[in-house]
Amino acid sequence: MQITRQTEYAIRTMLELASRPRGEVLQVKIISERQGIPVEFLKKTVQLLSLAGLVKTRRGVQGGIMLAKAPEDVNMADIVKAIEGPIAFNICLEPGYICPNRDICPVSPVLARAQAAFLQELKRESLADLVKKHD
Amino acid sequence: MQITRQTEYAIRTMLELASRPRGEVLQVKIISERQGIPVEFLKKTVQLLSLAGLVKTRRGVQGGIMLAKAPEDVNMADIVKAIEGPIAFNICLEPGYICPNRDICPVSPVLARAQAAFLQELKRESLADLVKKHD
DNA sequence: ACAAAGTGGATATAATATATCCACTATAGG
DNA sequence: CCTATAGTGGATATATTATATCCACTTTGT
Ligand code: SF4
Ligand code: SF4
Repeated sequence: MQITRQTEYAIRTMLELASRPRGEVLQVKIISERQGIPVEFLKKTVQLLSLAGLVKTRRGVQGGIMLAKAPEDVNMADIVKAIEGPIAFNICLEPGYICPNRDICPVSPVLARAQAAFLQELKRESLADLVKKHD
Repeated sequence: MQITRQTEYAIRTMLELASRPRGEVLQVKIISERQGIPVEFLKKTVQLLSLAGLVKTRRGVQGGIMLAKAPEDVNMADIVKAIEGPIAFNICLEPGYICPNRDICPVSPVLARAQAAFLQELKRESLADLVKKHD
């Protein structure tokens, strides 16, 4: 019932990027130092963000990463999902899982609603909102 | 980012109890059979429910467990908390944990709000509500 | 006395989260 | 072209947590 450490790393990374002039490239190593995140682990994390289309990367000398979208167009739910995959507060809410008592089970819908409420709160917060608060 | 299996066991156990005439004692073994839950594991789960004051237990012959309160007075959040302890969607929301950047961190409040939204949805659903839907 | 049923501690097993290692590929710049 | 740099990707290690089992004990109705 907790976001993973990696998810927070991802959020802080996105914040770090968003606090910079648009289009600026930042090296993963620099982010790891500034945020106190193990660099090798952060690399993996960035790959997930990249796969989700939240950051663009550039290899080689002068490389690094940058936001793929404007901070206004990225919300917290996007980032959490990028790292944790589809959110499912219970096994039966995972895509593809079929529970035999699904039809008669009163628990599943309640969890689904609670989960929706959670996600909606995250969706309401854009990266830009967060950066603003930070200042 | 998921409730544990044990938490669902607890919820289903409470539902099982609530679907009975008030005050009736049910044996853990029976519940485990009817719900397909490993009995030894369910015993531990019941102890947590008991500790949280959600069920009353009686030992020995003709013993078993029963609801400690009316189904109307128990909500889903109560049960989840009974098993998982205080809910904290991130480490900094755990009671007692102090994060050095807490004061300037814009992430923490967002997660706190999302968590509150989640809990509120669970609070809105009483055990009685769920049993009703089941029928 | 005896069997039933919850209590509690110890342990085993599996799954997941976190972290590290290292070989590889792409790229800017000399 | 060479080289240092920086992301890519696979394999592995370690720690933590979730799930499950074992068993000795206590309580209690008959
Ligand atoms: S029993 Fe209900 S809550 Fe549990 S997995 Fe099946 S549908 Fe979901
Ligand atoms: S950095 Fe922010 S979100 Fe992360 S633990 Fe500290 S307060 Fe919480």
